[in-house]
Amino acid sequence: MTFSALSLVRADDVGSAAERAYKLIRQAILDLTFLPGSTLSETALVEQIGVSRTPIRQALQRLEHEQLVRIFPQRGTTVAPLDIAGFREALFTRVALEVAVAAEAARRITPQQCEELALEVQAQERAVAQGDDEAFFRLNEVFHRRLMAIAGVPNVWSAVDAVKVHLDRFRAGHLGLNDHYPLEPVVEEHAALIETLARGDGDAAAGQMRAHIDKVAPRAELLHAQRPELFTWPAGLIGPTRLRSLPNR
Amino acid sequence: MTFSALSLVRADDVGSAAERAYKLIRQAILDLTFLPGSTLSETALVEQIGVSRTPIRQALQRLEHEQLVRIFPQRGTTVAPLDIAGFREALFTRVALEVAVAAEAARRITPQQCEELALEVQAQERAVAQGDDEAFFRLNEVFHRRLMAIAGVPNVWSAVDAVKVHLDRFRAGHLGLNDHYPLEPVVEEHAALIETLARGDGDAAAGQMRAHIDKVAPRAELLHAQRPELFTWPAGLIGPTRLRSLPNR
DNA sequence: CGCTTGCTACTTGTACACAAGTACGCTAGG
DNA sequence: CCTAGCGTACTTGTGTACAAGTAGCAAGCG
Repeated sequence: MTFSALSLVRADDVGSAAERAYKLIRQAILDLTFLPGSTLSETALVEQIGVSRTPIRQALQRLEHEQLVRIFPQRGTTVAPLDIAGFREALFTRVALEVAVAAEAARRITPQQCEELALEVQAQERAVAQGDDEAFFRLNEVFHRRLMAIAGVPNVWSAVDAVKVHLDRFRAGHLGLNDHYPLEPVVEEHAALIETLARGDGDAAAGQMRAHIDKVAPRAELLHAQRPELFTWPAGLIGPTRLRSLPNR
Repeated sequence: MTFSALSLVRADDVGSAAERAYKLIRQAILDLTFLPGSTLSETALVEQIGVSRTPIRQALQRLEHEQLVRIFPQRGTTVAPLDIAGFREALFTRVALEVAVAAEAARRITPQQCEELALEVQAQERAVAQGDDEAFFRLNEVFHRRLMAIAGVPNVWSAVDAVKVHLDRFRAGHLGLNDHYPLEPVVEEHAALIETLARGDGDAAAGQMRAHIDKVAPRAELLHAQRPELFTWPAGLIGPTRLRSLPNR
């Protein structure tokens, strides 16, 4: 009876109630089940997820620190609208980190690790050939995480993950449109990167990684042109501006 | 009667109770008032800060996401010990971001912005000349933040701030020792960086910034050698390993 | 003497009641 | 018809009682 609006959940009952609520709400925001700009009612989430307000509130506070929701005390909580400037800064951050990782990985990588990466790219090819985009994005994430492990800085992923959410929402926004993003070049770039890493050419690997990730840059303006309603607060709903009265008057 | 152990607080009564609790506990962890490895009792914090458990818990959860504390359900909460690997990864992250910012700032900076930066460096010189280290570190932070604003990515600072805490605790650990870190070279490097930025030489600015920040790298092993007790859980106290029974038996 | 077992005093996790403050609609008056 | 003012029904913030689980100790058994 619960989870009515939040479907397709894997392992509903692991972790604390707060952890479950966090993952459910976060996923719903990421795949645009909860539309940017819409209001999130704590009491409604209580009924949907089936826990009390305390873990719901923990989840919302955590999401606010990720800038996925905005909490207006005594007024309401909304899903943060998409933001082009935020996208650009998130992309800048991710590029800077992944480029540095690629350069360092080129210095440290071993032949055995090269073979392991090649196997992963083969798995990516299969996923793309089967049209399983979701599987590819999971494998893509594994690939980039492994690069960080090879570079000796596995926990840098958490910094990437913190900004990646602001890129992923743009990808989800494109999903409903019919401009399918071709994934074959992405896999090819992975393969090319591995060869450069194997040669130990850090500068070239850094350049390739930069071009590889920067490819998603045009998505921001593209989505803004096609679905501008995702970038603003709906009229009449709560937002950052005070609608009626000024305080203390 | 409150704030007994947490002194030197500026503006105790701004923001929500949760925000106050967060800043107080965080500062105490950063300046090693709360020693790494020690246990944090929620009820004790309630008495020290003067709010109920709810905002205290909000603060602790937030600190756990920053990896400054570790929460062991039904066992206790501890201040995270210092960690050399964590220091290295935090430094890697900060260098990657600041280097990218320096390169971008070199492309975008205007002559007027150069003059503003020069004025800030003069303020840094005065602080160092007066031996006011605390003021210098505040100005240093302002300087690096302004560079990000010039590069057009002001919010990248939040990513830097997320990892900077793990560098700052090492600085605080050195504070009690008598190996005073000379600050004059830091100011000189700032001045040299401005000139390179004014020339628009992005590659050189990136290199200077890398050298500038990487200077703190030796601190990790140095502090580990001098104060190893900050890097482990005190014997007998709660820690990540189960001391007695295995669960479900 | 060594081991098991139960008790006790803690810990964090959750639910709920209440407090403080805001937005919106109704109503009365001009 | 328009506007000012108030009241109601929401919102989030906080305090607190209780639930679930753990560590340590002490008593009792083999």
